[in-house]
Amino acid sequence: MESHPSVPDVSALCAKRFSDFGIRPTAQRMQIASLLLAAPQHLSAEQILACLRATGARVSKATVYNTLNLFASRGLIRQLCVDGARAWFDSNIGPHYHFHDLDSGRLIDVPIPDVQFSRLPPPPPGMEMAGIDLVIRLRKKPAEG
Amino acid sequence: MESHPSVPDVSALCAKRFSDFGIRPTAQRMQIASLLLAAPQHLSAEQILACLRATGARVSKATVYNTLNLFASRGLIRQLCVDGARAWFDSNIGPHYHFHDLDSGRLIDVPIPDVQFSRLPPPPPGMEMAGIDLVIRLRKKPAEG
DNA sequence: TTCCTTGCAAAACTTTTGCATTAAA
DNA sequence: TTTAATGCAAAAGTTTTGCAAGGAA
Repeated sequence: MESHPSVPDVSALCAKRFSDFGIRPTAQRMQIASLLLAAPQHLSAEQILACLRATGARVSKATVYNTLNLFASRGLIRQLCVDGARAWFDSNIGPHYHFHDLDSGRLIDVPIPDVQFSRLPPPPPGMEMAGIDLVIRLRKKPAEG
Repeated sequence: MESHPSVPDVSALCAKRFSDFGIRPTAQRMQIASLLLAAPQHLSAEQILACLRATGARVSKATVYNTLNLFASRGLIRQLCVDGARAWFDSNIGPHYHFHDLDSGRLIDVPIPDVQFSRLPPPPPGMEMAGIDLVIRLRKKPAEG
């Protein structure tokens, strides 16, 4: 039995990820992962809670937070810090950077090949780079005159 | 009357900055600015409140937050978002990037010339770059074996 | 049974706000 | 005198936690 090409089997993907990352599958975890992994996207905890409740799912706020923290700590998703207001959870765990639209708050992925460094500072002695977070802030271009 | 070279007159600097940025000087604002502008550094609102109170200053938490927001909105300081826990205020308003020590939480400035981009993505149509935030995460280098 | 997960409510924490008081222009 | 800034307490918003109940192995 095959799924429609435009509706890939997210459940199967989630199940595989759970086993890959050593995460015990439960109904709530499947629902949260299915929502996030349906596409590369950036969602807040509150958005996830609202989406799930809108579809009739029975899930608590505490479970959403606990689950997102679990996913992030295992590497299933990535937690972003782009504004001080709240955390964003990124279902794209491959390396990439972000545009941040200051007007709308929207995040847009920037693929790795679009950014090249010709120079980076050496880490301080005894330390090593654990990652690079790059956020390019965007605003509306003013009308020409 | 000259100040000692290793103890520059921070008060005079603050007064000049206030007039440059159109900020009305008050006792609390001077105290907060003097603390921040004494050196290039990264402080949280809570740290600033604690420092001021430790020196006997009479200042409220609300005033610290209001003042930091005022300073940041006028460009006297810069607000950073490196971890989701709290905001950091940077007295270095010149362009630069940051190392973030994941073990200690400490921030270290990275001067502009230490980072060079040989490629950056074009902003989406109708938008322009408003700034680039780069955070290089650091961890302790594991012992060699 | 045993261990883990969930839900609820409460707590913790950072930041903002309303309002009376105080200080600055 | 007129306007703006401060302090306090309370509120708001996000995230975490304690604990009893429910579910999986």
